[in-house]
Amino acid sequence: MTAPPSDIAGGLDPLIHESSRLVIVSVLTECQVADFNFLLGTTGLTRGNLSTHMARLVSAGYVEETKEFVDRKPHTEYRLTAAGRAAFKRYRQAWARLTGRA
Amino acid sequence: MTAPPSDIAGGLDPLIHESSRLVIVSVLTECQVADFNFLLGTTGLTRGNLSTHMARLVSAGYVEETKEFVDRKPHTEYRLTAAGRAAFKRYRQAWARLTGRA
DNA sequence: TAAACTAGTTTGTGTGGCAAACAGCGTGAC
DNA sequence: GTCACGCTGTTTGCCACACAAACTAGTTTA
Repeated sequence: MTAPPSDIAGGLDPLIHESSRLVIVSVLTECQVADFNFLLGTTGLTRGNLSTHMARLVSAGYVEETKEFVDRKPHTEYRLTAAGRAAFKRYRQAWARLTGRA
Repeated sequence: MTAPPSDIAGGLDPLIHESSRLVIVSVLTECQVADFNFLLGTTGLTRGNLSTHMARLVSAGYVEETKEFVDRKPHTEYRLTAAGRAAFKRYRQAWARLTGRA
């Protein structure tokens, strides 16, 4: 049995599916923790974009951020929450089912 | 060796990555041929959306459309082109690499 | 002939991704 | 001290695009 038609792409959580955020979440899955500059380098995004994408992921509860001062300079670290990991897992399953690599 | 940073998500052809079109392309991969109404049912899209998505895929050269009259009514069929199949293959590889399921 | 149906297409609107401009803070030159 | 510059992010303005509603073109039913 398959999902109702209207729901076929519904499993693809759009928050994760968007390319930039997919990169971010994949990186965070491997790294456990990553700071802003590291993500800046690995994703190739501009500061502005990275900032807004992170804000979205945080407000969705997928990512947790810790802001502190290091060497008297601001420093932000991100890590996936349990919800974020679960959402990513569901996303990958949905994608695989959808594209026939189930 | 990995792709240059700015290009990390670049392998995810946005034309295919968008959820609705990902469904469409996946369906066409399995079906070889599908008509408008069939896609309407399997994707759960509205006529308008399906129409514009198909137009995009056609103008990108990923899908080929044949329009004819059946029982005096218009009837449109779609099938993937070789380019479309190749693009989908690349997309799946890029996605797998990206999400660490390489 | 008029209403209703089928098969799509075009149009209008809102969301959201993107880069550029901006802001806050610290450090060094003068 | 204050002015310029760099570092770390945030806010703003624009543009593309996904979505649904309105529309077109032709057919069947009454």
